[in-house]
Amino acid sequence: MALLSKSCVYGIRATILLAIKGKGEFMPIKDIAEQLNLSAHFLTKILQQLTEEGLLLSHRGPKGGVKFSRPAREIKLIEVVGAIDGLELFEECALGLHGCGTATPCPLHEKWSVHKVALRTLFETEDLEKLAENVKSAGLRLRTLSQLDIIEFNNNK
Amino acid sequence: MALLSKSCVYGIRATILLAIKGKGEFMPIKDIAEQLNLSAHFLTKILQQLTEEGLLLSHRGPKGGVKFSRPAREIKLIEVVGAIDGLELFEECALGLHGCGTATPCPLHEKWSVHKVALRTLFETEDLEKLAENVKSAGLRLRTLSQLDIIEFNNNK
DNA sequence: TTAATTTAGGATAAAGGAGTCTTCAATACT
DNA sequence: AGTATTGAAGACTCCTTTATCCTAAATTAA
Repeated sequence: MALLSKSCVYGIRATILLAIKGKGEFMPIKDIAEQLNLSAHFLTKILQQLTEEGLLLSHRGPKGGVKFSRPAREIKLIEVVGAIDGLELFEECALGLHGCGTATPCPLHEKWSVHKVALRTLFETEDLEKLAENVKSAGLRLRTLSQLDIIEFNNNK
Repeated sequence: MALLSKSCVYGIRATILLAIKGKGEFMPIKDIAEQLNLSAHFLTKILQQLTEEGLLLSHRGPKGGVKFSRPAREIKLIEVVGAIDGLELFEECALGLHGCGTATPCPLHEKWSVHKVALRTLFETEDLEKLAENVKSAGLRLRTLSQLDIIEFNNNK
């Protein structure tokens, strides 16, 4: 099991790229998909969820695409995750026991709660602008590809 | 997304129950399944994985069932998770980027690494005997059911 | 107005997760 | 020997995830 679904990590990668390259303009999903080496059709469906949640604005036709509805600085990672995967990860019992809590805890409740809060805080603290700056300043990665490809990507970012 | 698959949480609940009630004897999977309100067939498949991994011993026929191959104290939660879900959760990049690491990190690498290690340590530290003791001493839950059902379960544990 | 561009939305399909059911093999007990 | 019990193993179903592809609708620009 992964922490996040594929759709979710695609959504995160796409929004970070948008924060890096968007510059307030609508950016075509096809361009985002190409730069991240993802299926444009699939990414379109994922970003539609972010549009429906109000994180993105979309515009059809030439000069169309998607852009943030608010400054990237104000969009926290947890909003992207919540729109795609939901908040179950940050809210539910590790043993999947409905109703687990301080009143009727599962045997892992106390320990897992601590990590759950810490994890939630991480996702509530990181925003898309900050992550974009990380990528820009340190040349960090957004793609799974060969080393050469990473270099090429960093050069024309 | 949940932290662990359903199979995995069923496996964890079952092994904790086994640690509570097993007493060194083979315990029929059907009994475990009934007490946890799970499908016996499905639980059989899950526990087979633990048998294949060497965590459990199984025995067919009357007086058969499953029991631990080692003292429950020595079986860490991460072994159960590893046998069912694999260790991806404790090893992989949060953004699903293959090869993410200190050399070629993703924008979340530094932060997620810390949590990943902490989470791994939790699962490496908790053992089945300890979790069983938690349940026994504090009357904690292993089932998702009505309040009445919880009481009934605790009374004849 | 026409053509090109771009998101929206639906149909379809492959793969895996979750769960059920049936049969087979091993074992204990009479 | 025969029977009941129990895990092992496979077939099968249902649902969700992860896609792919096609068409429709909106929009821009010539």
